Amino acid sequence: MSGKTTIYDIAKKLNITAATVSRALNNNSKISEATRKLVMETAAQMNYKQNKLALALKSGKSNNIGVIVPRLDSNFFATVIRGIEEELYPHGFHVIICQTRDDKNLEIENIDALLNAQVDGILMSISNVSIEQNESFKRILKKNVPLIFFDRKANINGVSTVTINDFHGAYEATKHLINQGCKRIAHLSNNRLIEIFRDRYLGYKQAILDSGLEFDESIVIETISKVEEGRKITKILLNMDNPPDAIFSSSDFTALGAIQEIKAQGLKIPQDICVAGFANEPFTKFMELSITSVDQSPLEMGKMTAKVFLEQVRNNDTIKIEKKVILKPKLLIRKSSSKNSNE
Amino acid sequence: MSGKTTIYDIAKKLNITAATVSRALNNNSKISEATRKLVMETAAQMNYKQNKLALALKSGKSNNIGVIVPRLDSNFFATVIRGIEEELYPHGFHVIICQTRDDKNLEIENIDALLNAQVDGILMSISNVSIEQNESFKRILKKNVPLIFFDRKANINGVSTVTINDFHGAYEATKHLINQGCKRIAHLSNNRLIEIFRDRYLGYKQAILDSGLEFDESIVIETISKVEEGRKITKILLNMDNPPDAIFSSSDFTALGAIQEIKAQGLKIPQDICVAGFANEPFTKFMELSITSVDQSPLEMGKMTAKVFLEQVRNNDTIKIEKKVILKPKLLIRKSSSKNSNE
DNA sequence: TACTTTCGTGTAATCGATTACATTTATGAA
DNA sequence: TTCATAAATGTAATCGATTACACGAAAGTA
Repeated sequence: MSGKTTIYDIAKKLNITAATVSRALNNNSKISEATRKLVMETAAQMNYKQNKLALALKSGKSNNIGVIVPRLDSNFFATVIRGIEEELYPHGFHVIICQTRDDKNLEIENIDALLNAQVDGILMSISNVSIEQNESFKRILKKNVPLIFFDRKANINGVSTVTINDFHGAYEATKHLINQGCKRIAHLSNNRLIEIFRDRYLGYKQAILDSGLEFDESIVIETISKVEEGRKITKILLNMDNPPDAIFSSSDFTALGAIQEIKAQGLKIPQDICVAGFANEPFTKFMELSITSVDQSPLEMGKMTAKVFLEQVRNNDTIKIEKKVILKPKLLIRKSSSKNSNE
Repeated sequence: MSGKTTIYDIAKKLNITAATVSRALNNNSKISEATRKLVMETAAQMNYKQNKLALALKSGKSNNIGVIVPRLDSNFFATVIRGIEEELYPHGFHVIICQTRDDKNLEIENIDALLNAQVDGILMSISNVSIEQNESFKRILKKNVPLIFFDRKANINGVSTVTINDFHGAYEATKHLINQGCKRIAHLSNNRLIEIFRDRYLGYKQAILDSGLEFDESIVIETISKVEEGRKITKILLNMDNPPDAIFSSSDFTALGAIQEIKAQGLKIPQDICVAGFANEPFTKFMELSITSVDQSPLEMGKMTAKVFLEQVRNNDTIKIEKKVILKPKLLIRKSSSKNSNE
């Protein structure tokens, strides 16, 4: 009784069949205007609400889409998801969130769980790349469930992706440091098996080579995205015989750590050393010594990912679309690397 | 064919009925060990995956729970949701995310959509309080769907809540400013129809009264949580005949705006004016002039909210639980208000 | 008048699982 | 041997909606 009206209840009340009720509610094929109106009114009066589960089972469409990310409490992913949700909501889709916590097994588990829940699509940013993952991805595709990667992608045939041009972003940032007069630019990298970090590294390298500067692999250091790590590595760099005069970091957090260490050693930013990060985390703008960074347009990335998905479902059976959207990153020059200007 | 094995497929292959297959897969009542094993093996071999939708329709439990927040891209809400997801995941629940963007109608729409999707519970932080909302809440309860508020709650009979003691947090922060020697403390407030902001205001007020200082309503100003607003209001405060010597803000963002304006006017923090915020946004710690703030333990809040929900579903039909969990806020004293110490 | 359309509605299958009840078969007791 | 009991499986309803097909009545045509 408690708030559960079905089409059968309406049918019984009006002495007609559930089929007729269903047709009336859906403005479907041929139904007499009289009964249509009657059913509509009775439904409203009885506070009828369509049971989406029943619909989902029948139609095979749950109207849920799964989003898998390494973690939620990062400004970047949270904002991407916001974009996805805002774009998908008007189309009646709900977003189911899963976190992998960078755990390979959890990633596989999540994919299976989402498939069992009959999601209509999976949008994800991968955590790791491995053979087992590829199995999971294939399972998704075999079920004909649209799969779209954003930001951290794997290269799989037939899968659409939405990314930013990490190479370009890193190239621009490094070029900017060179334009400031920096000659020996260190790079704080991250796991380069992940494409975004490899691309940032390559962009950095290319900018240095294009400018005729010496490329020195010994001042490229792979680490993880933590403030403390940035400090630790920077300490090592500053103690070198030939220390760098700039640091380009693939993460804002390590960039912040670098800044802390540089200051702790009594050096001046940007006069002695310039620093640039990547991701445009909110704090980079808020710092008194604001940090130069590369914006990844997370909101736009989320919306675009959702749009690519919508396009895919719209043509699901007829056309096979593989779309590679590459957003343009935006270099935000701030105090941490502005030797000349005032801002 | 594409990856869709049902229990009927298994049954046909083994020349038994779907009922037997179901029983075997569920280790249910009496089933011969032989068939159980046979079914299990065949299921694995045919790559059978249970269709959760069918199960959900039959059982009335979707194993999805809805989470409604004003927005996702705030560190606080993102972290709460992370906590909820991590706690619920091991129990087989999935989290469906909805944003209200502080829009009253969207909030109602979201509730209805979640109910139609047959979620097993709704965890939410309200955006506004109004009569229509109350109607929605009643609909949830009438359907016997567990409803739990976190952080921003409404006072509704029979609904469990998880909040922090905002009064206490504000009281402590204000007390701390007084202990630093501040005599005239302004308060940047926010919409006090929302309980958390009212409580912060009341805690602030009580601390001042308890200390025998003069309480002056004219330096309590209601605004919204934006950096620019904080700047604007602070400008007004500093131009008063009798400007404040401290600012306690109910938001870290307005606190940051205050700091920017104070510095712009050539005043020193904390020597001339002390500042404290609320929420412990990541940037408050990262600033060179780190900002004193009140931590709300968002991760714990999320986990606790999930736990209260789990407890509720576990006893759903037998007991009616109304639980009010109040977490203790933690004052983090940083440079923006430390006249004496070094940290 | 007789026959074909058209319109509106009813019948029943379907989506994939669970489960109360019925039925068959095996087992043990007397 | 015979019957009661237990064990294993089958039958069919159910969750709530959609929809192909069937059917009767009304309307149109010759």
